[in-house]
Amino acid sequence: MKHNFRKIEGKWQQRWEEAGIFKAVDGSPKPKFYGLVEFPYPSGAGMHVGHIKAYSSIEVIARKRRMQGYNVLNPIGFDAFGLPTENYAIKTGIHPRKITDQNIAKFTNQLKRVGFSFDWDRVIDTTDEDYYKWSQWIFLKMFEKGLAFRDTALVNYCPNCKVVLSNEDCQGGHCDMCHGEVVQRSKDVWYLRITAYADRLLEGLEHVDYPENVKQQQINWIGKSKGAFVDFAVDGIDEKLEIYTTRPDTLFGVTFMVIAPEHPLIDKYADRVQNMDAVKAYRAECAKKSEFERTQLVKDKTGVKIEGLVAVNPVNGKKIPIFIADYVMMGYGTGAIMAVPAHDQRDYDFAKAFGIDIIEVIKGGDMSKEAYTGDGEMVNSEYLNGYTNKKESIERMLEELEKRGIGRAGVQYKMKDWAFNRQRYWGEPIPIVHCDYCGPVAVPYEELPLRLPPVEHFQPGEDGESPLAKVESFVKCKCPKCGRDARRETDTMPQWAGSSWYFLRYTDPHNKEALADPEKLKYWMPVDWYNGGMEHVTRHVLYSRFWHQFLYDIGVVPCPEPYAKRSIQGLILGPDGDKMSKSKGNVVDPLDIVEDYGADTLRTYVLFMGDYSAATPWNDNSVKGCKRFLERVAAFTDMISEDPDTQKLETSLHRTIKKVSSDIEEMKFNTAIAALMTLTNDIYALGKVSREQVQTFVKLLNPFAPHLSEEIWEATGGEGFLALAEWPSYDEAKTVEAQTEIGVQINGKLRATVVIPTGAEKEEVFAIAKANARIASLTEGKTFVKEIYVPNRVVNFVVK
RNA sequence: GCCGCUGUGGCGGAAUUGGCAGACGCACUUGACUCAAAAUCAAGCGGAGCGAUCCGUGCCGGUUCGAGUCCGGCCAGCGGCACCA
Repeated sequence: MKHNFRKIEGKWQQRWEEAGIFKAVDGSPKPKFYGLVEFPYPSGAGMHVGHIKAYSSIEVIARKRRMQGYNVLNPIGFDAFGLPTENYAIKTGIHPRKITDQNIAKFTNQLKRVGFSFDWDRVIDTTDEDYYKWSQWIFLKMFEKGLAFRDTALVNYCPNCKVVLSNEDCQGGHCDMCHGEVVQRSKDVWYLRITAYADRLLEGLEHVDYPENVKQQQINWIGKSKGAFVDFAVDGIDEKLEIYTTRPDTLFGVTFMVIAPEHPLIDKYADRVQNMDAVKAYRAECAKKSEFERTQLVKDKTGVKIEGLVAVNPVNGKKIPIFIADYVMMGYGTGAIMAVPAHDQRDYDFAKAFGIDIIEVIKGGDMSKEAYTGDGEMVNSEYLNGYTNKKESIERMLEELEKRGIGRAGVQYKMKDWAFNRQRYWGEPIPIVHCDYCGPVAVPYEELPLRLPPVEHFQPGEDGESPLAKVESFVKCKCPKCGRDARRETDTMPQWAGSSWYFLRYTDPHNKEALADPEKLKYWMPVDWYNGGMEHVTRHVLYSRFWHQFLYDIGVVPCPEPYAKRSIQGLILGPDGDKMSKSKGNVVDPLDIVEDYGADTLRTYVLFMGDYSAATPWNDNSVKGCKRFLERVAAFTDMISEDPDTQKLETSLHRTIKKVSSDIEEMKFNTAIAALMTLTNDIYALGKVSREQVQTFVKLLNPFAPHLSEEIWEATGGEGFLALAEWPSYDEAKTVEAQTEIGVQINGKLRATVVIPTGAEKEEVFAIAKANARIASLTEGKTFVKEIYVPNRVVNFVVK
């Protein structure tokens, strides 16, 4: 048979669809397998080869599971709200709804042409009102529980996109969408209280199968630290200045305090501050600095001493100055710190710049050079003197603070609450009404979905206002609580809202009464295996775990964690080894590969190209190599023979079954395909193969190259769809040859190879090895000090 | 600075987890087929040497009968976080 991919691929795709063989069955008595991939954002550019690689892993596992008798849910959908579509709408004047529909149609066609075994009856679109109704519903549930709240605070704002961003959306101080610089702005915004789930998010990681680096990255992002809150009195006024520290044991080394420029203390006691002009000037300067400038000047500490306010060290009564400085952030801890220049490099740098005392309380460093952050004996610290164990000295100090009522143990997180509103059109409307009398009021559940109104212009306002603010018919409404005139919230939800629960909707995508039927959730959840990208670890994966934990708490979902197992795919780089980008012109279009080489070749290549989790450059020649492999397989049909000689292939065949089966489970797709290639080479070396052997071969190949393998299955008289045939099993006894070639070493150096009966006794193996002419001559006249045998691998003679 | 990862032929990558380094593929060389080329099939392919042999997994050291794999110390690169108190 020739591999005529153009003729067979469309044919099989049509047959699979007509027979509906990839439909998941709710409540089937078979064991269930829920495999999930990150649903795409349907951009105008169409699919990227990266999508193909990302989806191919779960695709292969899902196809294998089906053949192993599982009831498989392998869904796909579209995460379609978002800025690129809206920006395109602004540019062209075409409505985002229309653009989205076109892009979804394009993606659907592309995905189908690759032959993915998705259940197309369960497709979801986050911009569909029947879907976002439930995104809004979840928001209202959070509002009800106090987890969605409004607050005025400093927020990240992208002047270019004219939008407020969450911390996760501007990591490194750059807007995730336009890569422009983000500024801090005081604004009234909606937050989701993800910090209330910080400990749960940490704890949950202990019960899921995620790669270690993924767990680590989430742990770091959450950034839990244990320490203490300590109250410092301010001399002459009835005010406590509370600080957070991880080293309360260094309290005797405090020589000054620093508060953030935005700290409320200053305004509250403005009348006492003698140098208000200087303080105000410094604040203005800080407000102007970008994130970039603030981090660039790490070494050059700046600040202003507040004249007129003096703090008192609660452990020794010493009076210490208070500064404002921008190295202290309002957003972490209490926005105020106790400064211990002897043992904190930032405090040290500041003390040096301002000529402040440095008091050593832990021995071991050189105070003339730098702060000492290591361990050592406590000194100058009264009751702590002599302690050498950090943990003990901290415990001792905490005891003292608590006894005197001036401090307490506490924890802090780097993670902040999730800034949840965007001043944009193409997102889920936030179902809240603002009433002058009642405050923010929930839209009644029966009024959901709160639909996006049609608008003429999608431009956000210059003042950072949502385009919806101009739609009077939308804005004007009655307060659901008191009935008076009120205004609707005009901001929409961020990109990440729809993806925070979509895996639940797949279990019951058309439900009108609930986000999903509890029985179906119980049957399918949790997701057994979720593959995606590293870039979502501290955004989507964290957010969706948070939503899921919340839904678990209110009894909507049956399990505390959404994903039992998470895996990560590595990037596909351009042929030049750089990240693919339009500007570099090194982008590979998957549809070009489908047209020139076929979907099976594309699928095989993206998994064969290298270690699945590593970044690997694209190579056109290697694509051809995969095509050549499939052509060689197609020709098996012309090599079929009843000759008993074909039994010589059995060992190789059983080894291949074993290797392919286990490699797929470990996501070692490259070596699984390599094993199929090795078997192919063995078949060519023999020049013939039995019909049964070919059929076993195509079963193993089916997850990777489903079209060709179905074609061969049919041509060799296979019954029904190969996609539903039984996954082959192997006979361990048949995976070993009667004889094995092993290495013989002398003093650890390979000197010969000998053939032994597989599994032979140690003594017999030594005898065979010593009988080898070369070994005999090299050991002649020497004494054997030690003889080592690793069964069926290697012999090592230590001789003198 | 902190956290995590990686380093193996001309290239992508293997190595049963401490046991014959370089599976498989690409590129390249040669042969068969062909008037010829392509395709295909077959053979070769880490480096040095005619050779027996010697050298080789980023570098230096260690443990071991035996190290790509384990330990200590460097170097280089990638990803993430970062004035987080």
